Amino acid sequence: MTEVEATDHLILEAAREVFLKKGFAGARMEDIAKTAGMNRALLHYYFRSKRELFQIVFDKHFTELQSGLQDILSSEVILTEKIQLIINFYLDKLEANPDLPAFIIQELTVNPERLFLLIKEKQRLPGRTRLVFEEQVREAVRKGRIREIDSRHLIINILSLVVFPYIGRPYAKMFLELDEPSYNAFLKIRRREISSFILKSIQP
Amino acid sequence: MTEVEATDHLILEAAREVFLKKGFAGARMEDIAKTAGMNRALLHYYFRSKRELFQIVFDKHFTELQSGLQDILSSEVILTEKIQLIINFYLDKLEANPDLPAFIIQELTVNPERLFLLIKEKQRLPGRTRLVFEEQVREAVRKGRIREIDSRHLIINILSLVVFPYIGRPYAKMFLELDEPSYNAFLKIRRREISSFILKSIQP
DNA sequence: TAATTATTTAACAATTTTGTTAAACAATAT
DNA sequence: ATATTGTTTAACAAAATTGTTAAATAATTA
Repeated sequence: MTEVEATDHLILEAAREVFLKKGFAGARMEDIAKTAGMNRALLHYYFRSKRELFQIVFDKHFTELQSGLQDILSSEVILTEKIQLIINFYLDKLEANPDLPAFIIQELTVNPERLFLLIKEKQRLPGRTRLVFEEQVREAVRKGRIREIDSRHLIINILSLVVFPYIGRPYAKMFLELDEPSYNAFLKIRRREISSFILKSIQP
Repeated sequence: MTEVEATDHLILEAAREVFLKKGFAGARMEDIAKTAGMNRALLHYYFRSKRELFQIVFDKHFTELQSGLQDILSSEVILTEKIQLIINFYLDKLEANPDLPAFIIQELTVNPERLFLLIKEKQRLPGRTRLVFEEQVREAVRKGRIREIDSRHLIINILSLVVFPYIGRPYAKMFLELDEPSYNAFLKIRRREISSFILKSIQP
């Protein structure tokens, strides 16, 4: 890695940290610079503007999440295993980046058009891979391996159970009266809880 | 309602609309004024500052949600019915204010200290009411009416399934390839889906 | 070592946004 | 009808923030 690439990376890491915590409007270039251990001038020497920096960070994380999910959805494993894979994939990502969902959701709420641009760019519509999953669920229902359920609700249920405790962390912490380490421990245990919850709920 | 009260209300409604869409940092006093059909000068004639306006809006919504949930949790109805009540209470609130959870979560993420102030102020800790629910779940488990489950996971599961489709609306819409009306229809159907999902998952 | 490249400093311009003010005007109440 | 209160206009001050620039300095590379 050359120095330029190293600095590039340093800045993007700092930008990720600040944007994830504060969102676009709340983030300050000054904070990003300080987090990266430098000054604003150098930031602009490497990246034209706040917007550009933000888009790089956002697109990277979003695409990673999205393509990871699609890979799993379209993979050739049995349904229960696939559900496990989705849960584990997301929870691994979230343990590493707890603020990620709040960041993505906030930007998509303020700026929903971005989604369509991003998806067109990547030339990969969710539909195709979702249909594979849809068919798989229908077949499992037909064969009586799981109860009658709409695959769209199933996938949203999975995402909900996995993602909400991270998006809603401050609320949940308060409600359960747990401090940071206890809440993290709670989330660790929860990994198994989610699996059994989901699998139980789709039993025939 | 006097004129003053009417204008007060008008401004707070406008503030609610703009803050819910844009968050604190993203909201503009100019937007709030225009939404209320007036100008910035009058806004400041009624409310000292953006912060003050925001706090009123935030506190009102948060307290409403919180005390509503606590009333239900501590009420004297059987567990399955209580779960239904929670689901319906939240979904009703969310249908009326779809942006509410994103708004609350975003502010709590940026500004977690606020929670403690708010809760101290209201003199109503979540613990007490949560313990009622906790005991109720334990009893149901003991009597074999539901499977072994930690009440904390149960309540987080309920909140997840109910709230996530609203917080994650832009993402879910894209993923399911639904337009606004179709997604709203999906959410309507989902009300029943959530109940059966939860109840199924806690069967003995 | 000389030349090139990366980084800091410090000042500044431009923009955006919040908040204030005074004066004029409109509406309402006494 | 007059006094009070509510509202608009328009200008402005203050602050915060982004982005630029030139010159000095440090680090790397040829």
